[in-house]
Amino acid sequence: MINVFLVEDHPLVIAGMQSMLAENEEMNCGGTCTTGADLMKLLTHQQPDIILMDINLPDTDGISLCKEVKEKYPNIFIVALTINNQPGIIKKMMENGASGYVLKDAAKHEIIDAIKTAAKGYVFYSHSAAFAMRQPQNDLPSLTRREKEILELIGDGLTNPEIASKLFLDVTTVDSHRKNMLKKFAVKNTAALIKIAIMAKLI
Amino acid sequence: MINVFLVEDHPLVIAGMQSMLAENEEMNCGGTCTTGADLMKLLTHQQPDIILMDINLPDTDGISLCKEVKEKYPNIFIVALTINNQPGIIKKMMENGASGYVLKDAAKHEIIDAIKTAAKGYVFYSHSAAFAMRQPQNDLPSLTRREKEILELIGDGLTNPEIASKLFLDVTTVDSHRKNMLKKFAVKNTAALIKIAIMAKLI
DNA sequence: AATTAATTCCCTTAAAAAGGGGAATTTTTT
DNA sequence: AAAAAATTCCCCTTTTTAAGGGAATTAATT
Repeated sequence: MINVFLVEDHPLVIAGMQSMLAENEEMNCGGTCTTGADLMKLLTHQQPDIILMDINLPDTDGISLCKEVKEKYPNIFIVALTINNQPGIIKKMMENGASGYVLKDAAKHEIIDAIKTAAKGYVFYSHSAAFAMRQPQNDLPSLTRREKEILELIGDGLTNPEIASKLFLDVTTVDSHRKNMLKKFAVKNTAALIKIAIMAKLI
Repeated sequence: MINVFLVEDHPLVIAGMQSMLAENEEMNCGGTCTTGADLMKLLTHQQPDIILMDINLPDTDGISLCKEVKEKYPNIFIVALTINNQPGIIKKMMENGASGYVLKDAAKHEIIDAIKTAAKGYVFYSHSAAFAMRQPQNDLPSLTRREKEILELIGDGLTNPEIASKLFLDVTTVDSHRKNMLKKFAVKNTAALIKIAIMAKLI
């Protein structure tokens, strides 16, 4: 019998998980909590085999919680359950000791499989998580301080001349930075640049 | 007995909803489907009292699905269930005939209350939805179908001539749409337009 | 101390966008 | 059926970007 703890703040998802676990005779839900702090308290009293953990929690993020749990209880296996399918986040969870990554759009059997696999000490990725990881992770170039400053002003709708006068720079300087960013991100105009930067939360 | 249909593509949320409904003697789940097309097909055979509908569906969006259902089956009450807490979306759902709006982080009883209230013909907002609605909503202009199409291509880095040839339009037409959007959103260039559109999740 | 990265400024030319109009046709809504 | 909205195309001019170079001066890192 695999003992599973849930860490999840959405009642609906909790209900879903509990009903999934209840259907399965090989596992049971030994505890549920909605915050990282609650989990750490619960763990002082008893330790499950598996923790099914949402990455977006009210008081902390899955990455640091995962790290904390694994440091104190290395024998507990952690399966991340989340809507977040960014390769970067998945990678970080695994680097911090998670044994599995399942997106919330996964099928029932995938979640069950993840728990079973992780309980044996293996690492499990759901189809969609594996797919997200396979995507070429355009390790996006980072922006320098000046570039970020200028890109933010570009996003605010300022033109090169306006930015130049605002930052007490020559127009050609601003233009240089702009063109440099276009090259860095391999895009051909500002619109695409802004989109990428916002998507990647660079600005 | 309130008969409820579910339209939801996440198995986990389906399981959660079903277990919630099963716990309650006053309601039962008469059907579950994962796409808008499936729902419309199902409705030709039987009509529930309530449809609990996710807004993010694989084949359509909740707003148009809601509209379509209410046009054909005005007696069915629709409750939107979603992680999306943008006032604009909530408003649009209600304008298209929804009777309730519940965020997925809502408590169990809120979801039950929403169904009961909607079944009586009243309108129900979950706490978090009501809170989202209270926030000052900078009523952003909405994009037309064509505008959205063009703005997406702009965001992908295409120029007016490129967009024109892709959509078999004249360059001046694309330019008209672009300038129209600049006017609508009161911005002076494409960079600012893209930023606003992405922030408002219009593209 | 030496190398790399960042920041700054400069040149030219072509392409694209912005700003200012207007107008006809189709769709959709009332 | 009428009004409103969306889509389409056209004119013009000016400003801004993009694309191709190059180069000097400051930080920052090794």
